[in-house]
Amino acid sequence: MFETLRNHIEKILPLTDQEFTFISSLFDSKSYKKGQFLFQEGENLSRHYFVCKGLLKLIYTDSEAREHIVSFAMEDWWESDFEAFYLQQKTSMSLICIENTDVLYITYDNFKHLCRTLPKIEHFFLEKAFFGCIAAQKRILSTLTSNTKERYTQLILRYPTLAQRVPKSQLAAYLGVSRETLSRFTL
Amino acid sequence: MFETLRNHIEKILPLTDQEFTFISSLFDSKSYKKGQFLFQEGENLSRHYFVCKGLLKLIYTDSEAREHIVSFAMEDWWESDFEAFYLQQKTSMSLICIENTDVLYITYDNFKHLCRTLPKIEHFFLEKAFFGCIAAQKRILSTLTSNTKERYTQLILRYPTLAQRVPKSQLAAYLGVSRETLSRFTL
DNA sequence: CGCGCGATTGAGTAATTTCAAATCTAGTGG
DNA sequence: CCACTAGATTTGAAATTACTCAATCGCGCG
Repeated sequence: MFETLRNHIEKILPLTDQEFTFISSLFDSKSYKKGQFLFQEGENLSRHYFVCKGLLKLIYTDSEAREHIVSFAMEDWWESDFEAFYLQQKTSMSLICIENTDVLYITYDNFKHLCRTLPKIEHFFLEKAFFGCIAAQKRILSTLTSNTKERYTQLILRYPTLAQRVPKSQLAAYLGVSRETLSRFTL
Repeated sequence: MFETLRNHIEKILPLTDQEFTFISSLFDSKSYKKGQFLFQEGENLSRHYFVCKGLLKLIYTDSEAREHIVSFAMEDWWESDFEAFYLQQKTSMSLICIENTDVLYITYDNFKHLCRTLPKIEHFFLEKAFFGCIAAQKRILSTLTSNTKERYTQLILRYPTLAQRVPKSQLAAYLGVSRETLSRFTL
């Protein structure tokens, strides 16, 4: 698992063995089974997760107990409740396994420690955050410019493997429409 | 204008005079009048803008010539077509003045030069990018959980000054609904 | 076989869009 | 002070889209 993380970081930022040993010491690994929670709404222990293997969903449950999917996270993706993590607040969302999943995670304190001790790692996280902003800008744009059917086909084209690994009802919860509506489309 | 930028950066990252002089040398300032374009769809000269004074909108124009507002940018906000800037592509959006506006901007080359020469500035940009991700996560969440009227009132509550400076039809283009629909709501 | 989960289908209802027309408002020139 | 204009907003009515609720279908698995 740590080798996966190293490969991932070194695509952007070369590391010495010593540097990577230090980074590794600040992450923990954990495996979860399908259906398990990595964290749950209202908890305080916010962490930043790196998905080595498997599939997660980040969900928000509204007052009528409806589940909205803020994002999925597959292999090599980072995921967390950004606000709760970075501002050290209680989480308003939950992170749940769609498949059996192996993750590495870093706590906020360790993250800060890492950035102070090895400042160049901020270059790596900056690049990740930038791409996060790009992806978000695109997703917002697609909700503005496209109708539901177009967004559905775009999603399948963009992430064909995701569409195979996730039930359609979950794709509906991600797109913000009812599963019945999605079911009525003929691609 | 440069003093505004310095205050803004130093809220997160203290700077020596020498460091700030260097930063300043990589930014240019420019003033635009209401209605002018800072950049236009299809251009290549992507820059990252810092708004000192005024108000901008980042728009995408679809195939039917409808204008969608991806985001507004007020005083102390950073704005750009992130994808075009960071990946050095042609812009797919346009940045336009809603009011007379003073900006500072940095080119991609200068941005890279800045990060290489003064790596600690990446800490500043990382924090900005993180907050950008948080804001995007929240906006996506609001489209998933709330109906149009709720999102409209949330927008006004969150940015009361914006709602006064921008015509309602533009708020509609930001929320992704028609101006007629917005007009039918009684707050 | 029968259960459980997911997907589909039908019918009625609600929200939003579209198009067209009317109204409002601030600024300008006579 | 008034008429005029451009931009913004509002209103009405029909058409479209999506939602909700309920029933049904399909399939893999013990």
